[in-house]
Amino acid sequence: MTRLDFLVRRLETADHRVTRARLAVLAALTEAGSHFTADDICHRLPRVGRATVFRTLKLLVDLGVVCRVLLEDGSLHYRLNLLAVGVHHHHLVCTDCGRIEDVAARDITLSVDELASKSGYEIDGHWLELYGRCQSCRTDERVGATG
Amino acid sequence: MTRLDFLVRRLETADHRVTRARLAVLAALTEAGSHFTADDICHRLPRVGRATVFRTLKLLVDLGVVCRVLLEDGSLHYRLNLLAVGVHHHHLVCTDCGRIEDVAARDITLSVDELASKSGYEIDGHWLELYGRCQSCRTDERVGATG
DNA sequence: ATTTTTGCAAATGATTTGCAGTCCC
DNA sequence: GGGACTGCAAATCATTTGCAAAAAT
Repeated sequence: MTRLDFLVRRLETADHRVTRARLAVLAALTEAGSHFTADDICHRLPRVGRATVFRTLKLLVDLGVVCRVLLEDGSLHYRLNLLAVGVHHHHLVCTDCGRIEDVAARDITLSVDELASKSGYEIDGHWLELYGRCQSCRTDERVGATG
Repeated sequence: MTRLDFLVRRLETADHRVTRARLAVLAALTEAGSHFTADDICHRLPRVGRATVFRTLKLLVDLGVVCRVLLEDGSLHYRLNLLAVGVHHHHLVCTDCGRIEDVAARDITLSVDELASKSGYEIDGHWLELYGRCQSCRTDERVGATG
């Protein structure tokens, strides 16, 4: 099953229509790389209305197959999430090359739980984005160092 | 030294002018409660230009005496940060009463470090907001429960 | 046939910018 | 006095909405 098939099925099982415009958006998402903005998709699909792109993205986020990624500059990107649909996780964003990796939420859960018990809060949500430089960017710098 | 004095000094030591408009904004910030939007400040200061409020807030964020807080609904709020100027920290946001508390970044650093070593990333930043219900809201619910 | 979806264009809301005039140091 | 700062109004940017037409079941 291709990634496109997967997305189509997700729409179908949730009783949404798989229209021409939506299909175009879905296809664009699978071809757009690791992450993209709504605007990226609009540019790839000049014949699909802007509002439709936003509406479809929101639909897919609600269905758990697309997630939002907040970049360090505050801009909002999107990312396909087909492996762990709807599963809560975070992102490792390389500030150098832009690569993004998923991180299971469980990995930070322990300390969040600690915080909760200390503070008396009942934590039921959080937004975490991590920014840094990925292994290969760090290696590249070492190899290509000029000073 | 009052909080207002503190803010004024911070501007002065950073070689920024303490103008009438800025002073008004600073005073409004100290009177605005635990957190506020740019719009809140504009409403409090109808005689100060909107742009000036935004410019001043940005200036104060850069100086580390004001920090941004992203609420769960995506709206951006601001918060005075006079105790630990420029020190990296996070926020515990009560989704019930809106109370906000600061959390030292150190408290989640351990697991972030772990992530870094696993992933090969060199983490140099992150954005974390925690949402939940504070102790007193939880207590209130228990006490005032009707069903 | 009926309901959902679309595309357009206008509306929104938050923030930014250009610029002539004003205000600090 | 001269650069820093302000206020206004217009511009921008991302996203949303109203609505009549189009398309899907």
